[in-house]
Amino acid sequence: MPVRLLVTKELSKFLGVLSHPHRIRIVEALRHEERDVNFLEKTLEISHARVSQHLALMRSHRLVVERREGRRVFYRLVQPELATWVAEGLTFIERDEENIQDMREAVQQVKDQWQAGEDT
Amino acid sequence: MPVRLLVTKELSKFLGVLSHPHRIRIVEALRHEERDVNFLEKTLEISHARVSQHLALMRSHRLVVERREGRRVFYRLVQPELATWVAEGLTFIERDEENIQDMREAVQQVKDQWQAGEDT
DNA sequence: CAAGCGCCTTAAAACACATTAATATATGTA
DNA sequence: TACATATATTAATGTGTTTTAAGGCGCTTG
Repeated sequence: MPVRLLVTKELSKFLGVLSHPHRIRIVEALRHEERDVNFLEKTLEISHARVSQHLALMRSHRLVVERREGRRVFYRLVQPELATWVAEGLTFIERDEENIQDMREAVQQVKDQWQAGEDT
Repeated sequence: MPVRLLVTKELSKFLGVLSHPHRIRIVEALRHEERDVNFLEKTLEISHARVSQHLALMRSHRLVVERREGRRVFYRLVQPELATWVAEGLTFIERDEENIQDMREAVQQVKDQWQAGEDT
């Protein structure tokens, strides 16, 4: 049955799009409202070329859509539930026996922040 | 706050581990029961060397744990809910306006299979 | 100790990343 | 209109990482 292979492959590409710190932070930044490239550039502290490249990738996989307004371009999540799903993924990270406790606390903290309404 | 950056980075690595068709299929294969390397080799139709390499990566990120039994090594998911979470991720794949309908059906089909009890 | 099973190392190919520069698009102004 | 500026995208390039395939190693059991 090639269907499941096809779907599995798509899924792996989708996960690949999310497997980058900047792109995760973009999902985070867009979880409640649309943002323009400039905002993301300042939030992530990276060049707008890089922001734009990340967004292009996310756009090509239909994670985000754009809306032009004058000279600015705003982006939003196609499916805002994506942010929730990603936050739930934090459940599964647990590494380095050493600082596992710190990590666990940090994860919980970030998870709470994501799911609460605050923007940082 | 470096905590969120740290967590974001960990999360991106975790997603990176999952962003490979074979590794997704390993998660799928282990979603209900433990399996040995030989089983996975036959299911995925790849060399056991590669299965082993994938498992090593997944092991190092604590997605799976091993259990030796004689000359065989069985693997299982550390957190079986991982499989459910991954299956939920299928919600977000939707590409290529062209065959979007086919894809949607295929996704639904695979999603149902994953969440039902059957093994294929 | 021989066979089966899984792991590890190595090297080449493929891919992703970051940087810089070039191009496009919209706005403001002389 | 022409020119300059602000914003964003795309292209080009060099670098680093991941994936893959191949071969050998080591443990376990019969």
